[in-house]
Amino acid sequence: MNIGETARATGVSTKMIRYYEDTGLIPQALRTGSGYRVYRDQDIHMLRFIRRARDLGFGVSMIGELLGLWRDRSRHSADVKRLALAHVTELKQKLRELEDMVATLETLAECCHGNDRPDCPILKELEAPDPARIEIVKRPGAISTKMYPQRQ
Amino acid sequence: MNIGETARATGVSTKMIRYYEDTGLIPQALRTGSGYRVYRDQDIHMLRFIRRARDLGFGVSMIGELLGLWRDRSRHSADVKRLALAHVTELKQKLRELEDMVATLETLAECCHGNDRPDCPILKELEAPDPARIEIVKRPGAISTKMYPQRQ
DNA sequence: GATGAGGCTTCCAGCCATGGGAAGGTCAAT
DNA sequence: ATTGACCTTCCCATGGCTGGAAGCCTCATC
Repeated sequence: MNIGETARATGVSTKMIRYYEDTGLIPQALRTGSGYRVYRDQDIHMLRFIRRARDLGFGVSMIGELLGLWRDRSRHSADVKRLALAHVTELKQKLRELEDMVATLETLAECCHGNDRPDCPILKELEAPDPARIEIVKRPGAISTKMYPQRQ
Repeated sequence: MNIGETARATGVSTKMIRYYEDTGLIPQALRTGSGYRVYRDQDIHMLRFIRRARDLGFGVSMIGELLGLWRDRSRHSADVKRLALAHVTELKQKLRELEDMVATLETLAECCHGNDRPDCPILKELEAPDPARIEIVKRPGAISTKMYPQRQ
């Protein structure tokens, strides 16, 4: 199988296959006499593994570790689990950040009339020196529920 | 105010201030006779605006648009709102992807004994040609609740 | 056997937002 | 005058790709 077929079979682009080889994530491919890369079933298998791992958001270095464990017949499943859960922790961190952004933006957007007048709480918030005000609003029953006092 | 003070006052690093200037997000700074960049209140204001926008996950190009609207006294708040909500849509898309990853990984990790034996559902999933199986498990009451049949 | 299409090869460069560092000029205080 | 903290420009690196250019290889068709 040449690199193009392999890309189609695994969902990993030819560019990425070569990149993974360059960076040492995967071993150097066999070559034909004329220099074309050749892939066999086990290579396809490995590339699909990598693709799956990437779909789950693993970074290249963690994928390297996963591949190592995958190949290691005497691995401890605890090591795999530890890696996976470490990754979950990272993902949840990002998740929390995104959720905060969405919450803030939706709150602001709700307060914005969205008409042809220029006054806009979103811009007001962005230009505010102290971004903490919005935090107060997010907790129900907190000190103030008025994000933007009338004066503007 | 020189660039270092400005960085401290705005939370935007000197590196980033220069970068924003290079890429045209902000206008070229004034200079002293010896070539030092000089910033005034309005510049500080603008950089803080940018920082806030970045904290909310806006990309540089959207920040450029936001800055344009911010400066435009005859803007329509509808335009700002549209931008913000477009960004929210992007964020929610990412959010969904991350949530799916976390759900999949947590399901797999729960199924993993995490001991000193090599068999591990996480690796099994990664090497599976068809990643759809896990989806079935996520819906309660679906066809099968057994992610990994005993044969391994 | 020639030709053309479409593969393959390497190399180089860019994306986004940022950090690091080198080499050299400037400023303020001692 | 010296010191140390700043500033300047420049280049390089990150991750995880994508794109392009220039040139070689393969194969079907004529």
